[in-house]
Amino acid sequence: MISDKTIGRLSQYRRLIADLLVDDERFVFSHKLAEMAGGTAAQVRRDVMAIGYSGSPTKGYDLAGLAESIDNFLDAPEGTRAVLVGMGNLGRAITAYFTGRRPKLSIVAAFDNDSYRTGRVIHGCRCYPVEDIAKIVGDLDVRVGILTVPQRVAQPMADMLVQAGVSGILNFAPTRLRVPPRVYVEYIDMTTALEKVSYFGRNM
Amino acid sequence: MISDKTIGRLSQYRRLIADLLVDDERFVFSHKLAEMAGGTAAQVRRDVMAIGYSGSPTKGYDLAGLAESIDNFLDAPEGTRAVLVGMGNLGRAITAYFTGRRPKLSIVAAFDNDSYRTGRVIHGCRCYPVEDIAKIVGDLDVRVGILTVPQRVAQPMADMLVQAGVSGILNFAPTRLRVPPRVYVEYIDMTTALEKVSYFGRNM
DNA sequence: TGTTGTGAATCTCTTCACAGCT
DNA sequence: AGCTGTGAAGAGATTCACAACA
Repeated sequence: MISDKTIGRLSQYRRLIADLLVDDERFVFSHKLAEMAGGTAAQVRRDVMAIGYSGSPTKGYDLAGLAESIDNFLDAPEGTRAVLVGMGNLGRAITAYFTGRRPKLSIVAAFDNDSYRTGRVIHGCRCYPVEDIAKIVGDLDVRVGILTVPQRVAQPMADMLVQAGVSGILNFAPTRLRVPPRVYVEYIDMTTALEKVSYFGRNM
Repeated sequence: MISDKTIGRLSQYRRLIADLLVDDERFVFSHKLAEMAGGTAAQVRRDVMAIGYSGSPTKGYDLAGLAESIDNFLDAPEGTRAVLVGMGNLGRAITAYFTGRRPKLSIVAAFDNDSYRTGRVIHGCRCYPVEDIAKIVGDLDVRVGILTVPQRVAQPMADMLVQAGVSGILNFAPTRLRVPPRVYVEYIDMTTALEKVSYFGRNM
């Protein structure tokens, strides 16, 4: 099995590779990629090794080939559909942020329980009442849920998403979610992140 | 020196402790806190040990005392002031999100280079043109910058913040920042986070 | 010469396990 | 009896260092 951290770095590498391709580069050495990503050359080589790709000692890694390998490794061939729950300030901003960012990963619907928001199309994404989660997640074969709700409803909304069949949740609410082991949860805790900056900015 | 991860968990613990205090609890055992935080009891004890607090074998940790110890450890006594650069969708949402969330950590100003946004007060936060960064960061003794700008301007905006004297940056733009070693940078990469969910949702 | 791929060494973080305490 | 505090062991991740290669 491949580690969490390696997956994160691969995701990073492929964006850096896309930048290099825009600049008409063809090859890249591990030390160059490492420098761009803020890591070490050995780390890059390990990560590339993990997906079974290999480069040439003289030229480095072929950019197009490596990009394709990472894509094949990270993306579902048929793409992944996500829904977002909680169309408040943060939910709307994140919907806008992800729209059109990755071809194989799209937000296909949003949910809210405020009738002022439901029934409308916000940033190209239709907003439904939360009661429709089960139906829409089922109909569209949605695999990922994004939670941008207040923390007191994070668990119940997660339960609805899990019940509806998602296999992963990206949770922006500052709460640990209780989910069955088949469901993967990634946490983005902005408050903790800011507190870390505050702390280490002062203590370094 | 205390580790990055421990700081993150301490930030989490103190919110959990606040919840327990609301429920009129007085003490907590390491295994209870661990269960709430999604970790192990040994981990909690190590983290508490790191800040030099200690509990009682019979009652566990005194909630008020532990909360105070964590506060003293994490927070600057005089509080920390932050500014946010980039008042787009995400910047506005994050300004709203942080407003009033932590007493000792507040966003005191925002910046943008779009004249439609500058000069206005958004979510209780005045928005200035980016040219004013140096002056305002200096005048208000701002220590933390939050970057919610498009990636192509993330580095120049980081440079301005560093130049102005911040000691930490919370960067939402998907780019590695080049900063002097005295400046701490924390990255929140939402695209990578979502790609991890997509990957591990499928591969577990 | 300068790179990749990788076993081995190292470093870091987590968990075990138990003495000591109440 | 059941907890905390912590030395020691263990698990994981990173880096070293070098053979193999062009």
